[in-house]
Amino acid sequence: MASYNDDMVNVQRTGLGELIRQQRVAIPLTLQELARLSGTSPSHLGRVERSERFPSARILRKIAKPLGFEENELFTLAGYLSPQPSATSEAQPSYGGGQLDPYVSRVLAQESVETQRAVIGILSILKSIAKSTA
Amino acid sequence: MASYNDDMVNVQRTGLGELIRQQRVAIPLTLQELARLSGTSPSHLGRVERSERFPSARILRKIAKPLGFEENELFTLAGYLSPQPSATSEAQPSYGGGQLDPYVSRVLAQESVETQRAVIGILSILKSIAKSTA
DNA sequence: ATTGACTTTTGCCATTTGGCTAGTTATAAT
DNA sequence: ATTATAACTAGCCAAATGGCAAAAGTCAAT
Repeated sequence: MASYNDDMVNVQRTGLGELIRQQRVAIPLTLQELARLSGTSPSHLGRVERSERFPSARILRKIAKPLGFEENELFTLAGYLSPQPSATSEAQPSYGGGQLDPYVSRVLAQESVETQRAVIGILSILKSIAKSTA
Repeated sequence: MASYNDDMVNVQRTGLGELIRQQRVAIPLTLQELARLSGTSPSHLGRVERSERFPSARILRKIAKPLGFEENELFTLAGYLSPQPSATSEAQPSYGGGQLDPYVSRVLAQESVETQRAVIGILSILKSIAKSTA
């Protein structure tokens, strides 16, 4: 039978599980909480997170909201949907110099603006420390 | 195990297979032609069309284009995707909570992705500390 | 150290999916 | 009518999904 890397884009093989786990612990949720929220089982979700099992569309759909994902996002990451045709393509304005990692963007966006600013404040402090000890 | 009518919207039960067949014959294509075009098997497609089997997301994705469907359409019809919120249109933002402050976004975007991720990693640590000392 | 309460992982198994290979049923053409 | 030929269907089986229950880890508090 066709394994998932079959002909799908397979972002997952290189990290869908990890992404899901990151998101879950970042929220934070335990496996059973997520399982309960999504109407699935913790054991399966655990295996999904460490990439022992590949989640079906049904499972992805169920865990999307509790994790704060857009269904589309997960489907695309899983290779079930081809990369958003044109819309969504490059998320936000895509700011200046580099680009902002979508995952990072999403996580941060859930914080209050004060927290967001505090975060980059801390970052700049760390950078100045790093610089002075160089 | 959860059968597909589980908690999915299940348009299919009342006709996804039929719809696919209608579309296929309308084109017109034979089962084997469609199978070849989509890299699947005729027998399976046949069963899908007469609703003996329910197509996985992988199969839906493969047959979408040959049938002239948008992937989204089929996924929605199959109940894999919830009815298009308003038209995929709203696309981007997505983030549940709030919005990403433009200034924050701009500053962070200048950093490497590793740094970006490290930053939110630190944030999550701080949050868990805050939570535990609450 | 040990108990106790959680969280995650493993073992096991029922259910499904989907492909291959034969059958069966149309559709023509002689 | 009788073969051909093409389309569909059915039998079978390997692989994978996902849930339940029990076994490991974790970690705080005693």
